[in-house]
Amino acid sequence: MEPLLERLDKHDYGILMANSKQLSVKKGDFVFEEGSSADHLYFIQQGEIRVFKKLGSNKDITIFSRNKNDGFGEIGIFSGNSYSNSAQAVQDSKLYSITRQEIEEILAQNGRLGLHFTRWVAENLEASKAKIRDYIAFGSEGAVASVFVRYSNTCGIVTPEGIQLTDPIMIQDISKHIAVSRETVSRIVNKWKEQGIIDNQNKHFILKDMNYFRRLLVCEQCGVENCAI
Amino acid sequence: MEPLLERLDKHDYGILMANSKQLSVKKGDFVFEEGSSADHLYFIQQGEIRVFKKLGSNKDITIFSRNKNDGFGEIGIFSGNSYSNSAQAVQDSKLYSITRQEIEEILAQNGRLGLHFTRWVAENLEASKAKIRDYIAFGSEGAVASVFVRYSNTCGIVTPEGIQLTDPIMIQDISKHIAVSRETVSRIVNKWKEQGIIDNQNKHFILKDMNYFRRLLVCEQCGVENCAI
DNA sequence: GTTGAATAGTGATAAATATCACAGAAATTG
DNA sequence: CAATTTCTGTGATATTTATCACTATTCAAC
Repeated sequence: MEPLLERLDKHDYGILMANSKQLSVKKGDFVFEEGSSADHLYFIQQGEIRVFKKLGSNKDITIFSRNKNDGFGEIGIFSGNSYSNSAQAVQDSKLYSITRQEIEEILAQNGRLGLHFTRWVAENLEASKAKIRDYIAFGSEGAVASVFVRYSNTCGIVTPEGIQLTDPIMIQDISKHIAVSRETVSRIVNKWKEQGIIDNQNKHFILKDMNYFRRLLVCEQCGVENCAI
Repeated sequence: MEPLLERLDKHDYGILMANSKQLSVKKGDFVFEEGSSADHLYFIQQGEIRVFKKLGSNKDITIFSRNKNDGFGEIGIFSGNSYSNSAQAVQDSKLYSITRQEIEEILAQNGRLGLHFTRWVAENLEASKAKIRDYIAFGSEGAVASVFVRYSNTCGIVTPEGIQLTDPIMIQDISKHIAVSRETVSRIVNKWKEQGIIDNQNKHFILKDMNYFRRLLVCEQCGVENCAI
């Protein structure tokens, strides 16, 4: 899925930036927390932000993680008065923020820009629904496969041995995307390693048999175009 | 969640309708099917449409069902080139359709209308993410409770005995919303009946103890404002 | 490099849920 | 209203997944 800011032409990009303030956050800092008033939409100039929902008792699920040139805060800004999830910096990040009032005024004035926003949110909606399908229809293995496929679409590069994932991935991260226990994810991943479907050096994964995943998830019969993490 | 068309003022509503064509569908008819080219966005004048995703082997999950004055087809129109799900009439329905090109032109011209669309999609995205949370965090019981809460928000009326759901609901319907087996849903619902938490006469349910559901789903600590089916 | 903190792997067990195979109720249809 | 068809309930069983308790490995900081 294309990051929000990369969809825009210079003019529209300029309008957004002209009305935004820059801020920096350190790794681990919260940009906003669940329940707080939804006042700003954010853009990522540099870094990575994880948006997640708490589940009580030290657990949480990842709603999505967003990277350079993407935005976040749309759940909140466009869907109610308060954020229903929390946003935390995965790495030191540079952000721009724009107030709810300003972005609403800009979008009301500029339909073309608004259409990009509608598409951006709609693609995320499609991805969210597809994630439910994968998890529900094909059990934990399907869920883990789904995460790998989504990573391959966002940070995969083709190599002779297979799709190399450029971002470091921990078993725990996968677990939080799909709320399958860490132990179960670990067992599934190791089984696939033995079968030669994937390989890894610690956090660096290579997907050696994408067809295995596509068959498992019956991708041919699935029209989803936005299968992103 | 407010149906799309009810958010619009007369002027904007008029623009949409002036560019739409009316069509009627019979109960059971498909409006579009998964994989087909995403050419139209639809509005419901009368009736009910279920949007669902096939899971192979006669199974499917409900993505959402939409009623009078709402729209559907946004996953497809705004998120890619083909529909990634199917839409089927639950009852005989009267619809309006507008082509992709026309709605895009209208939204590009009319930012205020576009902002309503962005909000509409964003609210659905929030609801989708919240559904994942309920299902994942609180098991099958949480999932079923979540469906009842969502129904109560869309078709519940307050009575002395509790929240009466005006739409008829089958165990099977619940099962398809959350992809928990029909038998498991049946067992959960019957347990709650014994405990006096809900009651029903066939398809007509009354939620006698909403607090039970709210506690189960820890609603107080959840900022989601769009908990709709 | 050593050390302490994160992260991952693994066996045993418990819990949740699906599946299967029917019987019984309710709804629909001619 | 009789006959189908659709929907629901229920026991038995199998499967999946979580949880617990612990060891091993990797990472990060001094």
